[in-house]
Amino acid sequence: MARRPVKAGGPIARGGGVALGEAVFRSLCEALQAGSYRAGDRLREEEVAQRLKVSRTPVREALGRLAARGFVEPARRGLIVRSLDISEVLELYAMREIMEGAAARLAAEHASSTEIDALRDIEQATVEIKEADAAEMARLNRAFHEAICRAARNRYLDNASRELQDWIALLGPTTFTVSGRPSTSHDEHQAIIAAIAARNGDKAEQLARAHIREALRCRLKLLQRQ
Amino acid sequence: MARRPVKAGGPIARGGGVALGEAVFRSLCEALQAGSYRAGDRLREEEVAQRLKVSRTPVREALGRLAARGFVEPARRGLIVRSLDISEVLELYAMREIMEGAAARLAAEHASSTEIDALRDIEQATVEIKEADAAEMARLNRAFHEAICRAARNRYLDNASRELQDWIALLGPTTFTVSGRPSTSHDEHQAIIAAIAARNGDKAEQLARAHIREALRCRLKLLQRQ
DNA sequence: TTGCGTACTATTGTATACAAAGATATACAT
DNA sequence: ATGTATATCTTTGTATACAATAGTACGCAA
Repeated sequence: MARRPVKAGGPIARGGGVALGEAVFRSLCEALQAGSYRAGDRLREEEVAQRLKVSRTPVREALGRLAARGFVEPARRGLIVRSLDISEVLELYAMREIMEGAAARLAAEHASSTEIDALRDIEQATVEIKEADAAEMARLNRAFHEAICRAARNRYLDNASRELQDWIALLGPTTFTVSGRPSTSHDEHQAIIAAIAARNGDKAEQLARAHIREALRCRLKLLQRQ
Repeated sequence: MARRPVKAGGPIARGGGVALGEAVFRSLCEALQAGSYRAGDRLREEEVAQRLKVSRTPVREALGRLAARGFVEPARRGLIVRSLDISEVLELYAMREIMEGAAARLAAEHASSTEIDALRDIEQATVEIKEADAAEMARLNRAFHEAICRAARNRYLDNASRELQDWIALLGPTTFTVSGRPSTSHDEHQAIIAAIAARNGDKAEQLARAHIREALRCRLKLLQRQ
């Protein structure tokens, strides 16, 4: 097997007010989302510990948290990075449709005018960056969905959405790398904001759900390329 | 302070094919749900370790998982058991309404006839136990909701529902201790099953949501007693 | 050659020792 | 009496050593 070098970062910053276990956890999350570890890769405690220049103890803690979330799973020996097959991707987006729909409806009920303005600002920012910058688009997109979840005033919904977002990140390239997607996504966001501003919960939910279905279409295109 | 004795069980079973960290985690979960530890109680690693006759290492692992889920939270020193104020209870049930509604709709689409029969069997069992047995009612109720989630064919929905269920368990006495609730709950369940059997997703969702709202009414009664 | 058993080794699981941080108590000054 | 500085002590965070277990390779026999 062609032992692809694991290029995830070197030693970890120590004593920055944050415990090593936490730092290792973040480092591994980043590595996972950056694709430094890929689906099916094996993770050994000692290997991670040596790379980050810490002992196995905080590494075990971090891996435990990763395993609890399901991002890695126990294998014959140690842990392997979880991979999502097509049916799981469909379920994941189905779940997002439920959550984002509910969040948009609740946001239409509860969002303050300040929060609605913040949504508009985020979308304004997306037209001011160059279309090709998919990473920045993805960042603003996350900000948009998080802002809606916050406006929904339900911390369980917020947590669940955040976790789904983490799973999406595990899929690798974002749907904004599909040509034309940044623009259509922006239009859909605008429509959702308008419905929320009009306090039309039904419409906000319907639009948010359609938005996620469009995202799934792009995701499936992306998966077929691979 | 009147140092209520912590009566959570003694030493843990060792070597039963399950790692100590896992065993400690389960033990603490049970203790939490049984009310042996109450909201606001402090958890010290050493104390738990001595009681269960293990070292701090597996205890830390278990506490880490508990903290990741939010059941305990870091305090000035160590961890304290999380307590839910009234607004969180409302958010919790609002989230359940979303999830159970979605699950019922999807179950109406995907449930096999075998699964629908299984739902009927569970409800049949509830009429065969004596009304006063709230614990058994609660067990069957969980089985009912889990069966619907499974029938919905979405593992993210299933996981999220299970987590909400764990939060509910943290609230202590179940809504079945409210007089008359076992009976009305049964009726509501029957209606949900009928809608699922009729493949009427809209109605199944609407009924499931109403069911959770009724459960919330009982929960609020229960909270007012305290 | 193939199947099985056994030794070995890689890796995780647990305990313990030690370091660091932070709370609490005490003494002293005002 | 009250506030502040400092010492002490409790508790968590990290490293390391050791135990247990599961995979792998090797040898031997059929």
